[in-house]
Amino acid sequence: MERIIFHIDVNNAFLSWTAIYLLEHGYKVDIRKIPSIIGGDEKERRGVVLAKSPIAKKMGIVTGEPIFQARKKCPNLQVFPANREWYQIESRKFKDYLKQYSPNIEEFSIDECFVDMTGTNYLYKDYVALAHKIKDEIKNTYGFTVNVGIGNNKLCAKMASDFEKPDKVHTLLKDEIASKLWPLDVKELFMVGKKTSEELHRMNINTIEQLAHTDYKKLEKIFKKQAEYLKNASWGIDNSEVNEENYHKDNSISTTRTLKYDTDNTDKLKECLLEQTERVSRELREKKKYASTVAVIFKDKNFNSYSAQEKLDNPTDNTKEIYKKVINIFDKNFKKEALRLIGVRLSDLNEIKNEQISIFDADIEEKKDIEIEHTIDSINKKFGSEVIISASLKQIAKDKKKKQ
DNA sequence: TCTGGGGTCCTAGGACCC
DNA sequence: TCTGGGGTCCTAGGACCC
Repeated sequence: MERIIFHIDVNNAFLSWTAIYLLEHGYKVDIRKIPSIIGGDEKERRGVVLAKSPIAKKMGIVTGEPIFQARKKCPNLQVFPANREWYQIESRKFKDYLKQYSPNIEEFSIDECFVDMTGTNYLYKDYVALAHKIKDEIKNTYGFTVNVGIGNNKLCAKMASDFEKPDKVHTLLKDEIASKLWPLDVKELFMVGKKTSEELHRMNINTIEQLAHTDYKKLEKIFKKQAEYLKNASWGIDNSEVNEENYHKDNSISTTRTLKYDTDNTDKLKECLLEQTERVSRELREKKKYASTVAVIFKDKNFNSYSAQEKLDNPTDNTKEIYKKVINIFDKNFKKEALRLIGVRLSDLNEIKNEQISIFDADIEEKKDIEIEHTIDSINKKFGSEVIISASLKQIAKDKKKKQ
């Protein structure tokens, strides 16, 4: 049976959601109708564009560019901060609403969903009419607009929702590949970014149609395994399933921080790593997972990134064990040049702790640690505090310093 | 006041084993 | 004295997404 997949994408999600928030709190202007952006905090050196209004877009402002650059393009630009808690609330509303139309929904990001409508045709004979109904209901109920893309697979649905914005329904069905997909530049194809499109252009492959008709061997020579994706995608082929499990895979948990000032002060950096380790290991415990690999992420003042990772002897969710490893990796790999950013990543996450040393064999100290940690977790949960860090952890950083 | 943060997946190359 | 190969595990780095 031919599948029918919807891809639903909130238009300028962060900006729309902030506009709604502001209107609900007495702000007189709808920021969707003026040159505006949602941006990071420039004083904290996180000044990039996260979302833009249609007028800002017309002025050439793009997501991800520095705000100072955006201001040059548009001197009367209004900048608003992100409100992620609010975005989560809006996201939840929108996704819960969609559940009435199909049980099979895959969250793709905070503002995008795939919905598998296959087999619902006894209810909804006309999918385009249904898509319009969904789009309009969301607009009327929640006050923000969406694009709905309809395809016979996820790739085509996703490409279709991207066609013309905002507040539109588009189809990209099997018999429309040649007319709607092929004329586009290869860089429009999902998963074809800057590097790949540059390489394709060098090969004089400019449109998706040209890509579709390029000899596979020629593609494979340059793109290896990616060639298979490129070939299939150019013909609108994608056999992946809509699956709610796809979104929350939990393959890794990470956090990074751009520092207020570049610094090579190891005490300061280790202090930051301690907070970050606390955060990621708490998230790990919340998800009832155990990590086997720990990484430290560095970015120096010239924006050169590097990272180092190591396996743990046993999977753990214990902050102290993880922090010991973090410090160990840091000491071995820090290049002693001022850093702009530092971070911690946990990966190789397992459901079950491989208990080579059972809790009964663990020494008294270790048992105490685990008890303390659970207590701290429950206090933090109760009071929403993020600052309780056991003194024994701070000691790790100090001990290490003494040894040097 | 110049350039975020959180993810996934893939690849190349080294170490090690038989 | 011509320098095997397959397999596995691990790490660093990069491409891409929102």
